[in-house]
Amino acid sequence: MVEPGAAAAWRNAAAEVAATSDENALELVELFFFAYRDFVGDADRLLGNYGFGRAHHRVLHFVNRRPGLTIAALLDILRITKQSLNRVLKQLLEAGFVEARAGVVDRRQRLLFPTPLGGTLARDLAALQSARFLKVMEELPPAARGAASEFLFAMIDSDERERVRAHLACAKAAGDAP
Amino acid sequence: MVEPGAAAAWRNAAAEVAATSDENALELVELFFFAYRDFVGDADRLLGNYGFGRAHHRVLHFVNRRPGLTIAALLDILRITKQSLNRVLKQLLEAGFVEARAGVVDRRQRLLFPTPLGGTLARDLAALQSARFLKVMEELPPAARGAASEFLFAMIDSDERERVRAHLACAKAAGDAP
DNA sequence: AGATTTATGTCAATATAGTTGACGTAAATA
DNA sequence: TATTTACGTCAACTATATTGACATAAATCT
Repeated sequence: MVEPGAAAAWRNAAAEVAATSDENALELVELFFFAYRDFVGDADRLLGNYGFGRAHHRVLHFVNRRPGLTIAALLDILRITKQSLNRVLKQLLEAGFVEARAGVVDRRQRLLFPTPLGGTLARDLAALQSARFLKVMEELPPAARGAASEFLFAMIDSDERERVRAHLACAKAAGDAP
Repeated sequence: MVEPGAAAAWRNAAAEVAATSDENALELVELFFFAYRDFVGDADRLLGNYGFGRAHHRVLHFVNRRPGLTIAALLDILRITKQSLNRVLKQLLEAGFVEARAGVVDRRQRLLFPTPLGGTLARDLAALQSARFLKVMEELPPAARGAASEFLFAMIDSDERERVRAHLACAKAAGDAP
């Protein structure tokens, strides 16, 4: 039980709360809060340089990850109203970080693409957040690494998982080509 | 590779993104976003019944988990300004969900406690969010359960982990007594 | 061809949650 | 006594979201 070193110490603390009791579930609730709090903080400084906020970040991120995304698909991902999306999207379009082209099969749709400028910012932001995950994966014992992503996937509403999985597959395919 | 069943399918998908490459870190970023999006959604309906929002939830949660919390400690946890805290805290005080007592050792401090009413709501809200974790833990292979909390802990800023660990220990102690 | 639905844009009002800045007060401390 | 600390408060502002109503062009149905 008494291992030396801070890393071992917090690992003990973490393992201690892993059991499936109510009390320990509560501790996971708090860990999730703190983890997300720090996670989203990473990108904020960089965004401030461009006069953008987190809402712009989310839009830019998903447009960059899934070029050709429609408005409807983006609304579905973000779970906000079109009026709310429109404000930040308009700013991203006007500032030249995102561009919209009429859909080829359905010309009512506006397909969203990152501009080179937008792609660069999206990658810079993504690098910040990826860095946290890469560091975490290094810190974690190899056996726990797959578990982390299984855990996150299981945290998603069960009726949403298929959609998320499709999104990830689509983003991966988009990332392979260019 | 070809296992039957949806559970096996998404487990494969999750395991696939677990490697420590940049591309896969990006997928973890998105999984984290989706997981948190669904996680915070759970409590919103219940909060609406009381005319409260997420800000109230966070305050009530931490006051309930750590009775006798000072304003300064709460500000440190939430990372917001005192003006922003004051608005929601005042509402919780006036509505009788939280009460403040002058500190005994330092009478400038206001120690925050949940009222019976506040404690009940806090537990109802916590039950909703705990339920998600308990369900996830059931879905996950036992070996992955400890890994989930290790992962969340590792996602916290390293210079914040000691504080969070102290907070968890304190909350646990507070939860044991009553 | 005409009617309807769909995808999207937009105007307006409002709510919630946060910010910065300035100032006040009571209690602890040097 | 002077200063610092813990907290409260007024004001103006920003960011992000909401609901509701209405507009338009393109696709689709009958």
